[in-house]
Amino acid sequence: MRIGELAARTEVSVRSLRYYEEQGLLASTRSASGQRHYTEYEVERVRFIQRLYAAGLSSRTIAELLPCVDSPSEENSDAALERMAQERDRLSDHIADLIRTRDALDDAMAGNRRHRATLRAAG
Amino acid sequence: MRIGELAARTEVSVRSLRYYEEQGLLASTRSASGQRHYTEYEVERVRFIQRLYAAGLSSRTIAELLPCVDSPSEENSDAALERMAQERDRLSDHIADLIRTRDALDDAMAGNRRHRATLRAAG
DNA sequence: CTAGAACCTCACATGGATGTCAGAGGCAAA
DNA sequence: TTTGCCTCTGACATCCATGTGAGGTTCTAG
Repeated sequence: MRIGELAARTEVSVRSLRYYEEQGLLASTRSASGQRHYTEYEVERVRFIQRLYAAGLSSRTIAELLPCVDSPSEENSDAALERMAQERDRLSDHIADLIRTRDALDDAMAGNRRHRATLRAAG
Repeated sequence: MRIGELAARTEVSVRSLRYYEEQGLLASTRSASGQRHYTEYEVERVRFIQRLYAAGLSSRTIAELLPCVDSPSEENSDAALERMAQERDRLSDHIADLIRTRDALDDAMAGNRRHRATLRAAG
């Protein structure tokens, strides 16, 4: 498929897909005229890249991790694996933090609801 | 306390503290000479602001929500409360997404470890 | 009183992912 | 073959939290 279709199917802009390629995150084969072509495989790959971006990883970091994810068959250096473990832990900490933040929002909302109930009862 | 101490205690730069004030997120009293002064209360407030930033909220959104959090006593409009509920849900979705991403990283790491074990056994 | 640290405002810089535009070429349907 | 949409590269624009530096004032310790 061409880039427009991949963009439509992943809901990622054409601009971003080209950027991913530039950053070494996404590969494409080129037709004789230079147009990019992709397979089904790239649909999932783009979605995964998006997940990693959403997890706060930079292009640079993603580029370091993707080879590991792609092929456990390669000589993925200890360093790369350690890097992955490190990002994994960072992410886990971040999740815990977000859960606390969500709890704080829940508390605030509960406080407001209680107050409203009080107002209604009094008013 | 003055801005430097607040910065040290919250591990947020002086620059950012001034920015928060500019965005209406943080209040300060000014001494006669114009220096900002803060109380213990602001320490927690800054930490909370940081949590919200980390949760992906923009200054604008935080500014909309903070009054609600501050005082359930005010006439926090239905709109503001709805906004908070909406951000809360967005955050919750985001957390679920991050957990899936963490799982994916765990899978990748497990795959690598298995592969290594195989290599060791064979080599 | 003085030196040095901390503070003030203003303003420009930065980084990273993405938007947008221009100019040119590719491809498919009428 | 023409019309219209898709794609290409390249470059500049944008957003937003934060960094940074200049030029000046304030505070505090010696």
